[in-house]
Amino acid sequence: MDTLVQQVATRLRDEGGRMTSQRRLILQALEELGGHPTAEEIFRHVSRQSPGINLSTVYRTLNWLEENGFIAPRWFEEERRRERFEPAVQIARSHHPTPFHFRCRSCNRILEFADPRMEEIVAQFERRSGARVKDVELTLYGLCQTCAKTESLSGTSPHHEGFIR
Amino acid sequence: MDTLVQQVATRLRDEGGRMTSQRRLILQALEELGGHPTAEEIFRHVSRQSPGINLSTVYRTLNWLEENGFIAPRWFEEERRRERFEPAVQIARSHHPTPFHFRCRSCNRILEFADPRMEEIVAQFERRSGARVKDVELTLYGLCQTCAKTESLSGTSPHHEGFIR
DNA sequence: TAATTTATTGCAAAACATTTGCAATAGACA
DNA sequence: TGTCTATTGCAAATGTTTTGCAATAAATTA
Repeated sequence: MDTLVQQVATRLRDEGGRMTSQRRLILQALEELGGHPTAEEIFRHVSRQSPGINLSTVYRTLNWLEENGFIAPRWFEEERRRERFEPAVQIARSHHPTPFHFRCRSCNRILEFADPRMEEIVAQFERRSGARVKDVELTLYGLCQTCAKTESLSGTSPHHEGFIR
Repeated sequence: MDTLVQQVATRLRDEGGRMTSQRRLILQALEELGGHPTAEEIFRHVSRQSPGINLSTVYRTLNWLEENGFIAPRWFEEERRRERFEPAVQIARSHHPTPFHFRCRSCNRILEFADPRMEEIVAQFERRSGARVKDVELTLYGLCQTCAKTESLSGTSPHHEGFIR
């Protein structure tokens, strides 16, 4: 299995694009960060190694990756910025193209999961409505195990190492 | 069953708020427009009757309604603006607090539906993860019946009266 | 290997939806 | 009818993402 950088390099070559040092750094950041980073987080990560890089370059690269199916974006609830993640990573783990998400309202941690029963729900909707479904987004919100415990015995803030972003 | 305006008036009175002419107009717009209007659409609708009204008043009212559970917001895919809808209307139709959505990628039409099997999926996720789920957002994307037909025989644009916004 | 081509970058400014500070206005209640 | 203060309109700010443009640097060619 290829690394993200290699896969992207191949695709770029195919369509006359160019693999630049900035793109390489952004792709590495994507792999190193994992999870669901925002453009800003990727920018900060990359800036540590190469302070000259520009935010708009990050956005342009992220958009290109999105258009080419290497990453997928998601907006969670009230958040105004979109988070990107690698659907490709998920294909290996489940048979669903994009994973379902759970987001903890307290610590913002994101859990991914799959459930084959979703397919029946979609199939029935298609039969009844006559529509053709291409993509499914399922997001659950609530409290993760740790935050649920913490919350039940004390205040409201998360006491475990979580990312509040 | 009360009209939206009446319900909101009651709640306002309870907490020392005031029913203003602007709020009344926005609530009527919500009822007249139905569906999933954006703040901008509500603003345009209200402006026709009362050109003096301000966009920020619309936003403030919408936020208050949201905080008080009279409407719910949703972001669809790449859209940067949020659409608001009345979950209250849906409670009557299904036993789920917020309806599931299907959005046509061609004409942007939104279909709402419910499926009791979702509960099992959520319950299993809770059991396996230890998390406590408070809300569920399910959105399907694809082509509605009309657009699917149109698309299969000709080009790409929707030929039925849809809202492209 | 150097020259050429043009995709990509950095920068600054714009776009876009939404929020906010503040003085003026107008509901609700005494 | 007067008083109190929640709500408004306005203008400016916000935060995220996009864009125009001249400069830069990958990739290709000679």
